[in-house]
Amino acid sequence: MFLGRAVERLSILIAEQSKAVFDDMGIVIPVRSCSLMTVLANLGTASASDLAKELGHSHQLVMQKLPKLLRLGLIQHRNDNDDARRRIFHLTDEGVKQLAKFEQCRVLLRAAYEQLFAEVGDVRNLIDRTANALKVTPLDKRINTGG
Amino acid sequence: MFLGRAVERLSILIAEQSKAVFDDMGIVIPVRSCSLMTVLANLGTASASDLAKELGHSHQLVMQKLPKLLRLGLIQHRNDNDDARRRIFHLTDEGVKQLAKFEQCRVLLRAAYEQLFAEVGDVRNLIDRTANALKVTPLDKRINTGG
DNA sequence: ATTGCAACATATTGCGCAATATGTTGTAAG
DNA sequence: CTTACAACATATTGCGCAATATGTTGCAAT
Repeated sequence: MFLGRAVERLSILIAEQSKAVFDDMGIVIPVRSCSLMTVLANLGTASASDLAKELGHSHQLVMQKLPKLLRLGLIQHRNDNDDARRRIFHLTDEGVKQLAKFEQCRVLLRAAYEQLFAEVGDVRNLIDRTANALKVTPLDKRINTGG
Repeated sequence: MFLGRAVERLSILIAEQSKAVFDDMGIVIPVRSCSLMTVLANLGTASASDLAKELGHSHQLVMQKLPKLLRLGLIQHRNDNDDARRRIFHLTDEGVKQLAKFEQCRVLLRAAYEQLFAEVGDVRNLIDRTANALKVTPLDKRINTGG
């Protein structure tokens, strides 16, 4: 219980502070859509499903992010001539510029996190190991078997 | 960036697994409303603002949780005769029963977390220290000053 | 050619945190 | 007594993750 709360608070804190950094640097990409933008840049053109596969998310989750990116003028789409089901997305010039800014920002953030980890410990690593441990042995099993 | 993702994933994972444990034990209290229920039990009767103060949250956030608890029959409310602004909430019998179940569950969960911490390390402590470090020196300052 | 299935896209709903605006009531200052 | 402010409650909106249902299109098997 209490671990959940603490983790959630930290998650919100990081999201807030990341947003503040983005604002300072003039980055309009939604914080939680950066990986989507990066993946799209690497793929060049991609459908929602392509992006979902690459990100390891559901295509629905990707679909929910796209309208905002379209509205921000960061991406565009066109229909696929070969496959009427697919809508092909790609970055706009503005999207490319924004992504370049983000890449600069990422370098700075990485350094900031290194500094943070040096200060308090390697949270990143411990969180990953915790998540893995919980995937291997979920809470309900930890309760039933008693250990 | 990547820390944020990892923390968020862990947060969702814990919420899911907590929900599963609750389901198994027949607890219908929403996972994120347990502290509210506990606080209300301790106070006996309380307004939304009382609860918010006690929880350290905004009263709006508390207000958003109350309708669901009412719908689940876990709490009731009545008007305050002395102060027409206030709506006084209290647990129902069902709410008391559910909270008792939750308290049993909490003991089990605590043990499960102790086991988890023994396995991977004291995540709880490290997360708290990380959050505190970020409150003292936010990400933007860590970027600007360079350390 | 039709039928059935898979892939893809979209819409809807629910949960949860957060911010903002509005309205109501109580109380204290003038 | 009226006016102004504080406390409280409510409503609305936005963001984000998740689950589910519904269409649509493509393709392969019959």
